[in-house]
Amino acid sequence: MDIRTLCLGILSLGEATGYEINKMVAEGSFSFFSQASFGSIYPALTKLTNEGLVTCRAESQQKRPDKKIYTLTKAGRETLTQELKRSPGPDRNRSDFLAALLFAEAVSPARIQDLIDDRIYEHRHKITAFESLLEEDMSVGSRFVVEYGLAMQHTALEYLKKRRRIFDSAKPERDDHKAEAKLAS
Amino acid sequence: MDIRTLCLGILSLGEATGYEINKMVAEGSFSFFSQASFGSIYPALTKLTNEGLVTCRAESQQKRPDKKIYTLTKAGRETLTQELKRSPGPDRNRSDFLAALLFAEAVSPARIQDLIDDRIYEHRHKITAFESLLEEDMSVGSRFVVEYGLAMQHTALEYLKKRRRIFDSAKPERDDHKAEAKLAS
DNA sequence: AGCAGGATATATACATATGATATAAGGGCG
DNA sequence: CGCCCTTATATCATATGTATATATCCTGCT
Repeated sequence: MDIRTLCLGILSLGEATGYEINKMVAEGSFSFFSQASFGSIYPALTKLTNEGLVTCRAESQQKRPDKKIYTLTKAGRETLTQELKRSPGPDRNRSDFLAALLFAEAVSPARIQDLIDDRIYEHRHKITAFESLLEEDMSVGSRFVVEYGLAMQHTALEYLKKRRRIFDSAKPERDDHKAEAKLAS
Repeated sequence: MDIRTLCLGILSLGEATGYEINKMVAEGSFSFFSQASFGSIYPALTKLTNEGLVTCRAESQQKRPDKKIYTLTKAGRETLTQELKRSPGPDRNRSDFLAALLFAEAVSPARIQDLIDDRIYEHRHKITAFESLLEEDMSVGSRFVVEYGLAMQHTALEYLKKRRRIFDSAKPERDDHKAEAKLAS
């Protein structure tokens, strides 16, 4: 799914500005399975406007750039429906963390364990964020997606907690009591 | 991590051709956490060669394009080490499937359930592939990564199996006994 | 026997996406 | 009072993905 379709989809849930779309994708419930930034969202919205798939209504604000509120048109909704009829492409996951572990034969176990511990911290953080998202009202679809993301985060967290000492065999008596205390859930 | 660094990393595990690198990324144990294609790999290798981070040795074959076997240089290994010292960027997951579920208020529950069932099938397939990878000899890092991927696949599979009827509330008596029989693990 | 499709192998053009930067003003905090 | 974060838009250079081109061999199907 390209960014244009992503924008159509988000606008199908209600009108929004480019700024708001960016926030949804960067932080909201969309953040688990998509990513995009200003550099792709703004050009996409401009293009969609030119093609008549969305309309743009400017709302002037004092001393700020005008808010440009985008609304899906009927043609846009049809395009989105067509797009959703095609079977979705495969998931694509990119993880510099996992890549680093694979290439890191030369890296010290201590450094690897730090990386893993950072990761554990981040997963905890994300789980908290996702759980607070769930408290809001949401559609069946949104709830399904957020709980899916939550399940994945939990699995990653548990895996890392269980296996964090795995690279340590060369130096079994490492001093990381502090780290372990911090990690005790 | 950009494609250049990814190539350096793969070459740090042993020399390879562009074609082989592509296969590793598209199908091998790298496929879980990275993706790249000819269009990015070949230019990256050319650039790395010009910069002296890899060397290229051509091996002529009868009636086929020469094999270009790339080897990491000392400078390349140092660049990789430097790169791995930086803390890895956040994971990025993109899923057209989950996006479709979010935008699919208008799509029929039957269609959604088909999508989910396809997904279940694919996860099963991937789990089998990952499990056969594990039978081979591999480094601690590789095993860690593949088992991580396996855990994630299992979670996704179980989640989808458990919740596949969730969109069905509007039409509780759907005839999908066949599908359910097929899904019985 | 013949032929289609997939594997081997490299390469590039074009469209799209990312990341950094620019502009401009308000509010919170030490 | 200055510093950084938030609101709000936008563009540019570079990186990446998609599709295509070229050429040959092998496997399976009819």
